[in-house]
Amino acid sequence: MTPAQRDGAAIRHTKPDVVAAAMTVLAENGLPGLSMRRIAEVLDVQVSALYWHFPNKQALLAAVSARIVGADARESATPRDLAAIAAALRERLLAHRDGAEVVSSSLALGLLDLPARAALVQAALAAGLDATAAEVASDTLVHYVIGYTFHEQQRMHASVVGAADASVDLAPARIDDRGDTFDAGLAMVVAGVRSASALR
Amino acid sequence: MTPAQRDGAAIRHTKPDVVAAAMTVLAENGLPGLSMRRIAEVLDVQVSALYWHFPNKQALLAAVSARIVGADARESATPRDLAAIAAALRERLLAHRDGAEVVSSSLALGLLDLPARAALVQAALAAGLDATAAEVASDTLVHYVIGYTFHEQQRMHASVVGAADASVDLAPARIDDRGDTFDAGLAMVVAGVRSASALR
DNA sequence: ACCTGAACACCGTTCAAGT
DNA sequence: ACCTGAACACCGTTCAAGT
Repeated sequence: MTPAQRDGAAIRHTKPDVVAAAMTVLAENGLPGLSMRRIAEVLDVQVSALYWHFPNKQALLAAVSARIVGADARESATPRDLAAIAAALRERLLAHRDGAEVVSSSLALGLLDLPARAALVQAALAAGLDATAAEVASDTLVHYVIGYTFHEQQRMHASVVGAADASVDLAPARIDDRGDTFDAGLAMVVAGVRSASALR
Repeated sequence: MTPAQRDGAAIRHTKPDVVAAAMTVLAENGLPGLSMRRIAEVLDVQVSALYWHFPNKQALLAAVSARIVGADARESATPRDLAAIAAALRERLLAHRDGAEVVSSSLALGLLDLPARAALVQAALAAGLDATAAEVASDTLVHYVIGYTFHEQQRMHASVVGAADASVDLAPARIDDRGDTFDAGLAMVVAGVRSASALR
């Protein structure tokens, strides 16, 4: 078999191929198991080959993050959409193992543009906030969603690993947690955002 | 020199010694540089010696986190304290390099009890929320503070490293950010929490 | 009770060289 | 344009053994 073929398929890869391989490894091993070596293994390639496609691991993670949060489908946003946009972001994060942590780090490093943030700004403006307040409101909502989901996903991981002491857990297990707690907290934040427009 | 002495000081260490050494390494090298080997180096000890004091790195990090968030000094909390408790938590996180990230991970793993959370619950109860709502409100506030501060500290790190693209940054730099943005967002969340008691 | 020394099984990144 | 092969400088954790 020549170096250009294998099983009838080309073995030269593209950037999207590398991202796809990374998402496979993430799904199977979680963020702690997402190593350059494992990604290379999935592609049947040497680790160093990955560095032709991406300058470093963080850049690859940023591309993975972009796939997780997706492209913005929303055309226009109204004040009523604030909670829905936030909830949709949470769904996207929950749809991928350790999604919140991956996205959180890319975001914090300034390597990721979050479509949901733009939509939230639009909704906040439509709610009557001024430009500055709308940005603050959006960041507040984004922080809430990512912080909550991060914590939620780490708990999943911890409960798989073993006995993390639930008694010191941030969100007590006695509230049955199918998103009720998330929604309740979100409602509080949204109410606060709305009150910022009422004050103006 | 005997193995029990050096420079006139004992070289056998205690748990608090290890935590102190870890905090030194954290201050000098940040979380990415906080390795067991570097901690051992500070104590002039083999890495394996650390595993007599702590079962693993996460447990050591939890002890570091507990030192960062401190003990609860507050006797009683009133509704007016909500913002102050949150702001005090942020100050503690900001006082240590990568403080928010360290605390965030310990918290998510259920290895850390957060005194500020208990104080927030008390303040929320005093504001008239029921028990469930008070816990949700506290978690919401904690998530906001940690999420915001995490992002803020990662930005510090990124700006030291080099040119993270500021144009895609979550909180735009055009708002001059000496805590104004934090306070504005916090005010929104607190307003939302208060509205939860008004509705009840 | 506290530590040494050595090993195991990993990491991210670089770089000359190949095709 | 895309990849190999080998190396460098690290990791966390374990474990028999020492004092």
